[in-house]
Amino acid sequence: MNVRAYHHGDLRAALVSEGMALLVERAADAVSLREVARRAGVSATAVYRHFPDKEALMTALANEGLARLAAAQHAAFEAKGGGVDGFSATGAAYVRFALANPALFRMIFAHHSPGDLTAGDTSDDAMSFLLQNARALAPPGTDPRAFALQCWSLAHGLALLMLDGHVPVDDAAIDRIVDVRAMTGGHVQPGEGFDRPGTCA
Amino acid sequence: MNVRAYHHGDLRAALVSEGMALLVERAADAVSLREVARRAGVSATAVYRHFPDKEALMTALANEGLARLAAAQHAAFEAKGGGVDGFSATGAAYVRFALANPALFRMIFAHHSPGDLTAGDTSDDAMSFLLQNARALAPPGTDPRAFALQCWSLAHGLALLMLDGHVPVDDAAIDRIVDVRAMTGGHVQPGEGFDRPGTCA
DNA sequence: CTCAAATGTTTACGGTATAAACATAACCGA
DNA sequence: TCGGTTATGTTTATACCGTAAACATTTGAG
Repeated sequence: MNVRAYHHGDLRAALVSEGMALLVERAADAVSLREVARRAGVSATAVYRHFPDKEALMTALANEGLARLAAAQHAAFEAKGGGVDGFSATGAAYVRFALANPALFRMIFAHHSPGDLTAGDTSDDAMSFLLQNARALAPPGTDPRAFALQCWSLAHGLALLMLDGHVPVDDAAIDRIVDVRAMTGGHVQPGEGFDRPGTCA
Repeated sequence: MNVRAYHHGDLRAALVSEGMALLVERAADAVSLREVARRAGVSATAVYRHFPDKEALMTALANEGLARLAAAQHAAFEAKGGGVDGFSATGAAYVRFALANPALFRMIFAHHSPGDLTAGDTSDDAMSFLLQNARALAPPGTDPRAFALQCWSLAHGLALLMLDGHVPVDDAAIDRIVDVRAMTGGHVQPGEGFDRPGTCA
């Protein structure tokens, strides 16, 4: 499937690029097919040669956004050297990514992704990364899948509450609220740093 | 401001009613002003005699929805006789309301509400109810506002992840994930039931 | 009874998604 | 090199949408 070099060069990539740029300025529902096409210097209906409908273009944007989100989380994890602190950092990075890319973040989750928590950890996406961490850090006797879902829900909820203006955006609060220790009552798996009370207080 | 008895009778109420009905069938962005007007048996522009624009009608729908959500939470709280179990039930009711009214739930939070966690507990809305419970149930030494925000984020995040299809909808899982004890490490305020390990596992 | 205000309708405009027909440019086999 | 098939982009058209403006009607107040 050679996408290079036809009339435009690579219109598909250009449309995704312009779409991403528009999502920085506008909310997703204020981004129109026609405007994306206009920015790419192409007629409105040219988009339909690469995407069956608007939804498909939005899905492409969502996929690109998901990749960036995952990258931000991995970077945050590595910056802390992994472990409990690294895992907490992935949660904070999740929220900060949402605040830095509101329209894109909403777009990502408004479009159904393939993976869910029931799937195995074979997929190489953010889901398996989450489950992997949950398995390592869940308090003894706790179902790692339930723990993972709690962590995800906590970060996801905080991100959206701040994004929608229901909770004041406070950078320090992000780290405080999204703290794994706050969900384990101060317990962490042995070998993953020392045991201390959750910093949430 | 006498709204009764003119040409239509009470068009404003009828528009809200038809709008709510449409939100049961369609997503919010698929509900058009014109369709609401059509259902109310009125011309498209008649809506503008009661709402300055579409956004205003949507806000009215959101307010109605917020009242219903709060009612559902209070009912769940009372059904459990209050306390920790009652508070956990409000979280579960929050998620179940979202799943039962997807479009309405999204609408509620897509429109800015007046209150946030920094405000005092003087307002008589769901926010003060949450803070009140958080104050009573937060683990010793924990900031009740931070605890409240964690609880809210957890429920909100779970609701949206299930709503968006990223997490399988599992009724039993709702109670398991949204469990206050899971966030306190098994500690509850004295006098609020016996101390036992969180049921999340 | 009259008149102004409240309410609803008609008409109009620019925007949207997208289907259909058409035009062109690139590649591919002969 | 040539000719046609296919991929790509454009033009045109349709049916919606939100909403502004002008007009019509109904209502209640004086």
